Amino acid sequence: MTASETATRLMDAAQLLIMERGYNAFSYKDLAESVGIRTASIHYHFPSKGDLGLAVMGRYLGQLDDALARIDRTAKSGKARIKGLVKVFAETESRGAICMCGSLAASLETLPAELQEAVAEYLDRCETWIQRVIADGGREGEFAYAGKPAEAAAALLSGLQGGLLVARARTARASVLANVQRLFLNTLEAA
Amino acid sequence: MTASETATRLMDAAQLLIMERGYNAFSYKDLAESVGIRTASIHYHFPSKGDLGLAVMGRYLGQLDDALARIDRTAKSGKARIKGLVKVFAETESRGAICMCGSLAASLETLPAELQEAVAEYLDRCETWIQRVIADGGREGEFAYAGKPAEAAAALLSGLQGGLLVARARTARASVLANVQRLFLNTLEAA
DNA sequence: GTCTATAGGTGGATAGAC
DNA sequence: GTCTATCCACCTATAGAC
Repeated sequence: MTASETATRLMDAAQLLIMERGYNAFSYKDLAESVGIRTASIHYHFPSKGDLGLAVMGRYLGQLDDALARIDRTAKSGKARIKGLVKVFAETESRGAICMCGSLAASLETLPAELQEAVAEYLDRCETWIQRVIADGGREGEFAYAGKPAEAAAALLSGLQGGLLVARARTARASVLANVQRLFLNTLEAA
Repeated sequence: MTASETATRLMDAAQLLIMERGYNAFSYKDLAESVGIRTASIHYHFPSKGDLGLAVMGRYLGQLDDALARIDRTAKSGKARIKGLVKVFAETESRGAICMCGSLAASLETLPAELQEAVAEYLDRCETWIQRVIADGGREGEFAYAGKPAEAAAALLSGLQGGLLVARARTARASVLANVQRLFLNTLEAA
């Protein structure tokens, strides 16, 4: 069930709008103007806004899996893997956007139940991956961190999500994620 | 210019709704039902939704100043001060809400310019305070942290904002901010 | 697959009586 | 200060022609 050309362009536009404005601040009218069709035509591809949101999140989840798998393949150390993950988020930071998942999480209570679950799934998958990288790095002696990998993973995930939020809103223009990364690796490596 | 009883209740309701659902997901109708008046009456107190948002953020900013001043008075070490700040956010976490500022930051581009500036002001004020605490702690030998206080401050602020976001959305129910705090203090104290 | 037309609801906001 | 009544723009969604 590969998505059609139009469906893909609709998902692209929706994802961008969610990352820039939020789920409750974009409409079928916005999508229609962006893609160049009428609002009624969108319902052919995605019957309801919830369906569209779910499809976009599903794709976003797949993109995360791909990115993490690629990092696992190419990065040879725990440190390099953490840096690889930060880089994924830093790309979003440089575009002045926030993680789609963070955006949705901010309006969590207004979302359809299935979409809420997809948001939780994304965060869990992300956190679990970080946890594994830290645990592996600890076993192999790369990291000196003495605490529980699960705790550090939750803290890094928070730093990444919040970092995007803060970077866009505050007046200082330097990268926030660079600081998050520095502090985090500092912690893992210190005795 | 003390706010009237009704104006205060309207701001209370608006703040709660923003922290739970987001700026674009609450309406004058919601407020009217919560406070027990008609939607038209709200416009007497706050001509536009932007005016209301600005008033609520102004109050929120004052609450931050009060909280930070209180921590400065009562907490006697840098570590205690950081813990005091985390506690302020942890209160929000325990209510299953997120920082109003983080909520607004997620929909930043949809807000009136003045409201965007207020959000930035809140984050800046918060970050500056953390920075000062770290710098003081470094001078007095309490913290061994060798990096720039500004960088660490940005990272902690990110962790706090993101921690609230993550705590509400992910499946695991333990406190996320507790992990953020542990990792951060760990970093400051390690050599 | 996309269109026109339209329904039915909700959004923030205003005028004017009380 | 709060009300009723109303405006108009916008929202998601559907029906049915092409």
